[in-house]
Amino acid sequence: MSDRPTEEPVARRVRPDVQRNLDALLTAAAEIFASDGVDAPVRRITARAGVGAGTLYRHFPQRSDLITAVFRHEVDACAEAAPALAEQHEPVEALTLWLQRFARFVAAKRGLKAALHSGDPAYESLPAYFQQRFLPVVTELLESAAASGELRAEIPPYDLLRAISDLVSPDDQGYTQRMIALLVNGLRHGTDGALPPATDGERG
Amino acid sequence: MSDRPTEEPVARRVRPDVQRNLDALLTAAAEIFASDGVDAPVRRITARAGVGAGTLYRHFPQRSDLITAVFRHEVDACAEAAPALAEQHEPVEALTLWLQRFARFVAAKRGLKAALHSGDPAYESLPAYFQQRFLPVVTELLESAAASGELRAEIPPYDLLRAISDLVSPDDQGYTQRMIALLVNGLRHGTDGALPPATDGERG
DNA sequence: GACAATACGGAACATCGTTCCGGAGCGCAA
DNA sequence: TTGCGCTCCGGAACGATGTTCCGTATTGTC
Repeated sequence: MSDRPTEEPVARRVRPDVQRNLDALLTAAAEIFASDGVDAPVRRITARAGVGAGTLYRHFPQRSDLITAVFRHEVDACAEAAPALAEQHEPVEALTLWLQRFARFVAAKRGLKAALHSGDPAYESLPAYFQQRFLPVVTELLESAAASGELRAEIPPYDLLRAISDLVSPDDQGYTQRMIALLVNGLRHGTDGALPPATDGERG
Repeated sequence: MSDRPTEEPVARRVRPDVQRNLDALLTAAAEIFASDGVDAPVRRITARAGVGAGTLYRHFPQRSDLITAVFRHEVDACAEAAPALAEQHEPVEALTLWLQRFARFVAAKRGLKAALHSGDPAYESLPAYFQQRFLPVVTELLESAAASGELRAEIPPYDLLRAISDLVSPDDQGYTQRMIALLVNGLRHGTDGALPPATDGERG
């Protein structure tokens, strides 16, 4: 790219005022997301951050950009929790525990589930982001469980990830846990040919 | 209430213009819902019906009122499909087939799934309506399957109903069917104590 | 210290749900 | 049939929201 002898990355050094606004926006958004959900009005975020709407849209053209930026660390933490679980538990148990972990994460972010499934262009890149981060994790867990012989049914990893976030509920009462257990149980025992194979076009 | 000797119901006879507007609204809403989803702008519906916004809101104060009115017949048909299935198939097969029927119904109504789970006050009465109509159906199907001994795990009927609508997806590719099969499979084989019991406060 | 590039704030616009009220349309009685 | 009173109607108006745009302020550099 560049042949300038600098130790900095390609990008120009960020102006301090830009950095300050960015931090203020991320902090404000995190607080507002926590209290009002990820679909909170833009004005509330900009007001708390003390910036104008233009500043927000320049840094985060789509709402999903702001959401991913705010949750990035927690998403990483969730993904990185898998190896430890795989080490300390039997494969199927590890899979179950991580799915519960993932479900708790989604459930804790008010409005995130709806955003993931809304189809709203403002949240367009959200599913892709979560897939990119979590798909390798589920795939690995599923393959381990299959290799151990504890899992007799096959499922596209994407389907499982999608199902878990589908089954997250705000007023839970154990509902999501029960459903995860039921799904894993279904996987454990095989589908005895009753399950139509995912023949073509897995999905993009 | 009234002691007038009329053979009519308590309510006054509807004026023909009122009936005409009502029909126009229902027809227009059905068309718009089909093409744009149940969350289509109010103005689009009133425009197509050739009425003002006030007319719509007088007849249907909440959006969910309009939705239930539009889908009423199809909801009834879906609920009433259960007995025939129960008669012609083994209990678990009947359960599976009806769940698929229900899933197809929800999937066919664009935006209905999101409306059911949105928590938006405009859709407030929607979940209750669906429960009232479908809960007896699932309960009956589940009890038959349990009585036949083919089902070894228990599940609150409400959970199952909720799960199916949760698992409906716009770009399906067989995903929902696979998940239904997996869930039923999990129910069929019992949960071997791995499933935490729904201890308290089932949910309203 | 001055200039150019960059970023900023918030007014402005479009869209949406919802309310409100002056006027039109209807049924009923004479 | 005609007139009256009541019901119902249409659409303007309001507030909230996402998004864009541009004159102004801030920053880095020479």
